[in-house]
Amino acid sequence: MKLDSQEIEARFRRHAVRVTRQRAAIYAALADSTSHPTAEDLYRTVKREHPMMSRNTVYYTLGVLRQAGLVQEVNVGHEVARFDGNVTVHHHLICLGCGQIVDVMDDGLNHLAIPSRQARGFQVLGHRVEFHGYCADCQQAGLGAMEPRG
Amino acid sequence: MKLDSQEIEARFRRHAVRVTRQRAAIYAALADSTSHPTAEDLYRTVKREHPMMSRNTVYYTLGVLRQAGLVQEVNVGHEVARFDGNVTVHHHLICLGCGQIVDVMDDGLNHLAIPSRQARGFQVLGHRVEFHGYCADCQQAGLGAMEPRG
DNA sequence: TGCTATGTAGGAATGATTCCTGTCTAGTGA
DNA sequence: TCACTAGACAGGAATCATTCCTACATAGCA
Repeated sequence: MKLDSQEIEARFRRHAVRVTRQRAAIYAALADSTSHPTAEDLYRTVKREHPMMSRNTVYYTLGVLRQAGLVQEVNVGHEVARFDGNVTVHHHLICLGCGQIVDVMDDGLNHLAIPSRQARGFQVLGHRVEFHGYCADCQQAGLGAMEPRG
Repeated sequence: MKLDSQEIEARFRRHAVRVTRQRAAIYAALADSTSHPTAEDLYRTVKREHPMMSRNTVYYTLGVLRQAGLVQEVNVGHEVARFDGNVTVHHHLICLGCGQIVDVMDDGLNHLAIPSRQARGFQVLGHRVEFHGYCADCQQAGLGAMEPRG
């Protein structure tokens, strides 16, 4: 979703995040994207308007935003880290073919529990569900048409 | 669980994995461990009995075993990869304090579905659930006693 | 406007993982 | 038992996302 700079500034202040042009640009790029971009993706996008932008600043800023709760990190397998401007509780659907990640919002999935006998004194704070499969395009391309799980 | 070399050999053959001493040692170390060791952990363990063992061989072997379906890779956040000799469908409970990973087996968790309107033509093959929280020890150490989620 | 804590840029460092290459060996057929 | 060969192993180099270091710049406050 396109955010104007006023809204971005307001969110930063609400989360006690110091406002700078670089941060606003990085956050805007992330909020604007429906995919789940990597730090490198964001770096390339932001560099177009801020040629001096350093890769380092992108990593540092993502760290700050994540700690402030404005950004979520999504890790799939051992791939590079991806980021998500959607910080509401949600889950992910991941294509094993092309790697795309789709957000899944479902209240039912938000209320899973561990059988207490297995909880072993853990204080459970949250959970996330990751669905794996093949997207429509990858199925058409012949991937994933085989039997579910080898 | 302790596996004898006969059982290991049998499993390898069943999965068309060539039997070598190194592989058997790596697989035995993994099956013997209740934690979810990293490649480095396994390397150090196995090196005690096989001083010539190369780190490379551990990675290569874990790749082979994973492809054969004898081993599962568990990734938590952006930490180093961990491995699991338990290849039945199961889920994980992760301590945010000490990083320990506990297996969770529950049939209910094995039957989650995405609301079809969100599935967008995906062919879903499986899913995994990751619970996050603090283990009993970390709670006692003062971690995690605060409110769930900031 | 000036001060100072904090942010930024750029380059170096780190470290898990992968790649490369020469040597070795498990498994097979004779 | 022996020789052959595809595949496995060891060791070192390479990769590459991420983090660390440091000097300079600037947001936000007084």
